[in-house]
Amino acid sequence: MDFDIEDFLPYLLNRAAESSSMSFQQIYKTGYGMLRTEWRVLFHLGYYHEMTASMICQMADLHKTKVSRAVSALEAKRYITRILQDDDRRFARLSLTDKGKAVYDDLSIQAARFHNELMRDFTADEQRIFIDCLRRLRDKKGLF
Amino acid sequence: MDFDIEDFLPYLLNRAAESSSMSFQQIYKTGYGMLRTEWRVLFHLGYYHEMTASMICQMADLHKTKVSRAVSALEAKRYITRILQDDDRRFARLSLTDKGKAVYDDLSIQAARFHNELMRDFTADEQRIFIDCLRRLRDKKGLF
DNA sequence: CGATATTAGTTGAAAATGTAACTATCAAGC
DNA sequence: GCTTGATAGTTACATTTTCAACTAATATCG
Repeated sequence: MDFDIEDFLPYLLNRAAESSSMSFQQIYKTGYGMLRTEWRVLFHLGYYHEMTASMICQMADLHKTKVSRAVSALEAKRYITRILQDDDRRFARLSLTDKGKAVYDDLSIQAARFHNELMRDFTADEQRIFIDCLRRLRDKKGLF
Repeated sequence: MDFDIEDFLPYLLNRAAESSSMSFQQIYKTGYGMLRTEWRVLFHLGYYHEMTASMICQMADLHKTKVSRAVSALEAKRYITRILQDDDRRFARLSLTDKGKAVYDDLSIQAARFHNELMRDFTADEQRIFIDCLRRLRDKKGLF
C-alpha cells in the first residue's frame, strides 16, 4: 500500500488549516467575542462593503443558516445593519456600522500581519506556487 | 489596505481543505456511515496498527473527548477492539477487527486514488513545494 | 388575475463539538 | 502504606452546527 496518511491531501490540508485558524482565532475571539463564521461575514462586509446574506453564502461557501445566525449575532453587537431592499423585500442589504468598520479595520490589520508572518517562512517562489495550488483546490468542484 | 481576504492564508487554507474534505467525505459517510473523526481514528489504527487513545490524540491533534466518542462509535460498529493494558490498566490498546481492517483497506485505496486525482493537476515541482509548505504550516506552533 | 413554483431568509429539533468536571489507575514522596 | 499528584479516559452540560420545515416576497405561466 503506497498510502501515507500524513500526506493524504484532505487530511494534511485540514491539519494546516486548523493550525493557522486556531492561532488567528485568538484574536477575534478574545478581542471581540466572535465566532469563526461571524468573523467571515464581518470581513466580507468590510471588504466588499455591501452584500446580501445570499451573496455571502455563495462567495464564502457558507450555509444560509450559518450566515443567518452570524448576521443576527453581529447585528446584536451593533457591528452591522440590515436594510430591506425596496424593489425586492426578500433581500436585506447588509453593511457595517461605524463600530463594525472599526472592528474590521483593526482585525484586517492584524490579519495582514498574521498572514505575512506565516508567509515569511516561504520564498517568493514557494509563496506563489503555494497560493496558486490552494486556489485551484478551492475552486475544484465535485471530484467524486 | 493591502489585505485581500480571498488570499488570507487561514481562510484560503480552510476553503481548500473543506473543498477536498467534503468530496472525500461522501465515500466514508455514505459507504460506512462514519464521521470525519471516526475515519481519522480508523485510518490511524489501520496505518499504525495498534495505538492507545492518547497516542491518537497526540498524533492527530484531536481532543480526547472527540477520540473517546469516535472509539465508542467504531467499537459499536465492530470495527475496533480495546484491550486493557495489563501493566497499566488506564491504557486501552486499540486495534482493528477483521471487519475494520477490511473497511480500512477499502477506504485507503479510495483515499489514495482520490489523493492522486487531486495531485494530477499539479506538476512534480508544484506537488513537492505544496506538500512541503503544508507540512511546515501544520507543524508551526503558537504564532500569536 | 390566480395558481404554482422560486428564492431569501428564519426557526426548531437533532446531531456534533467544546469545556469542565469526574472516575479510575498508577506514580512519587514521605 | 498513605497522602498527594499526575495521567487515561468518560460523562454531563453548554455551545455550535446541521437538517428540515417554515414564512414571506417575488416570479412564472396558464
